[in-house]
Amino acid sequence: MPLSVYNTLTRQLEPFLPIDKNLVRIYVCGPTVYGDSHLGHAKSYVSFDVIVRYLRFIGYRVLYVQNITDVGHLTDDADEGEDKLIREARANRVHPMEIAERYTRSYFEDMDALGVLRPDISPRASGHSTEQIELVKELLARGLAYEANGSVYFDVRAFAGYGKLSGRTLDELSAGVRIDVKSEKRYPADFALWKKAEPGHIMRWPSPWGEGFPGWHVECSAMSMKYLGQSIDIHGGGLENQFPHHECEIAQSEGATGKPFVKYWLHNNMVTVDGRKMGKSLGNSISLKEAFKRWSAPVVRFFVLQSHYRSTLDFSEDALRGAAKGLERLHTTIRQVRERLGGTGNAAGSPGISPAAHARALQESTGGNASTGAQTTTESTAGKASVHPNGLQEFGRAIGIDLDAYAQRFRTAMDEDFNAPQAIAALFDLSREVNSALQRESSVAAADLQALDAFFARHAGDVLGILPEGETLTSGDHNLEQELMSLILSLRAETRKEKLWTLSDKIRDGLTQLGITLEDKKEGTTWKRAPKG
RNA sequence: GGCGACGUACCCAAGUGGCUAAGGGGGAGGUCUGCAAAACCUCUAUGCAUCGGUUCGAAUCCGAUCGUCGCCUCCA
Repeated sequence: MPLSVYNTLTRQLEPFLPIDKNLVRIYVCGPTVYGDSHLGHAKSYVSFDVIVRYLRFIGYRVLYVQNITDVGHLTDDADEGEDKLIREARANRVHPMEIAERYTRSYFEDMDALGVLRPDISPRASGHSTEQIELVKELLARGLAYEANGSVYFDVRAFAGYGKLSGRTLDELSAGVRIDVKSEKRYPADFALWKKAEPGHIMRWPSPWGEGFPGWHVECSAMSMKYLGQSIDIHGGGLENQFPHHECEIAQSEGATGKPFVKYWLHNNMVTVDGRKMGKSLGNSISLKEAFKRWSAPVVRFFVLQSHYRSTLDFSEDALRGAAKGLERLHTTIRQVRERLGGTGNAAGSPGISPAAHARALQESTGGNASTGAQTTTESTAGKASVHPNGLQEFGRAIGIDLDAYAQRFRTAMDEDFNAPQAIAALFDLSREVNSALQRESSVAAADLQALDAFFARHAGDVLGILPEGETLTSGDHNLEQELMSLILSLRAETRKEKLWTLSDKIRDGLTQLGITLEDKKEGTTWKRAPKG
């Protein structure tokens, strides 16, 4: 079953066929780095992370570009508007680029914690003024823009396709636009490509029209075309960017090249708090750094993936707590498989986020749909797993469980516009079957365990990025902590042997206080760190 | 005002024409266990905002009503 994606441009689900058979060019609007990232950023970038991971999983080579907006945007519509970064810089009495740098690092820090793979290229808007100026010049040369008093505006009436993404007409737009008495614009819906820098404006670049700075939308057009070419496969971003940002990008790009800018427009929905959009200006935004104090980053990631990227996701304490429990349930199964596999606790190699795991040979499919490149087996996929002729891995059966049926279910879900919630549901069902089987079977063939481990490594790990990681230390790891724990556990085992329940319970309660959970099982006692949330 | 979404159990959330309405959390009962935890088993929406309509058949399509939200201004 081929991959289908919901294209905002056509408002329907379409088969995904990239321009180049095996290569997917994707551009996602990045953050404006004037503040810490919040849960909304997590939803957006985790969503696109999984989209990119899945495209790689089914065999595509993916080139992923995501900008860093460090030039800032105007806070207001008109000329009096003050650059966000500059306002922030003035408040803190530092250079705007210092602010931008600080929050750029903060952004990547948060994204790394969330297991979001770094984009292949993260271009800064401030470093691409030349490209942006060139684009503006081209638009002027083509008669789609005009200069007014040191600024340049896009003439929307000269571009026939304006409004095709957001479904608006110029009449509707001009009706909604505020009347600006002092406007230099010829038409209310025209938008700035280049703005003249007023005295005191710190971020400025020389241009053919005098000193100034790029307009609101040019950066994405310029950088997308520079690194991915004039026509790309996917352009992603938050729903709120559909208009005007993306609409303007189309106008600028297609106006300048005469070619289609983007084949598939993908938009993720918003995070809400108590049913309302989370936003800085609304004063209800929750920064990721705050959130991570309360819930671990993997829990936040998992929470995001439990709803579809095109649905709103309502944030609440209860919902996060539920997600934490659910993720723990999945992790318990995976850890159990690993422990049975050899007690290393890390049988899948570097779990979760391993870019190396994505290195795989590209191979043409016979059916003309390029979604079936061959994949190299990672170390974790030894054992029973093998590579299927069509390129997707086979897992066979393990302890009576039809892993291929689960793999199929997982892929069917993801093939339908990246339905991660359904894919996760399949993992939960598998998890129950595995728990059940492991409980039943005291000895399981290593090959079966390896197949299970490989299955989780590929699907929960490579695609969804929700495998348990090093920080969740368990009885499998070796270090001083481990040594001490085994000492405590052996002492406690003696108290239990002597039926000194009060004492053994005291030990367990004490460890609970320290954030360590004990589990007394038939085979012995295991321990783990209690998860956050 | 214009444009566009959404309303599924106590909570989160899939499903968009056809088997018994996914999955997670919570709750109830049970198995295991010294107890607890984890795990497993059973139960927890004759109904998908409401009312009409189309259809052999609708949570899913159409219309109306009520409610919530988003975009139209920087915003993931």
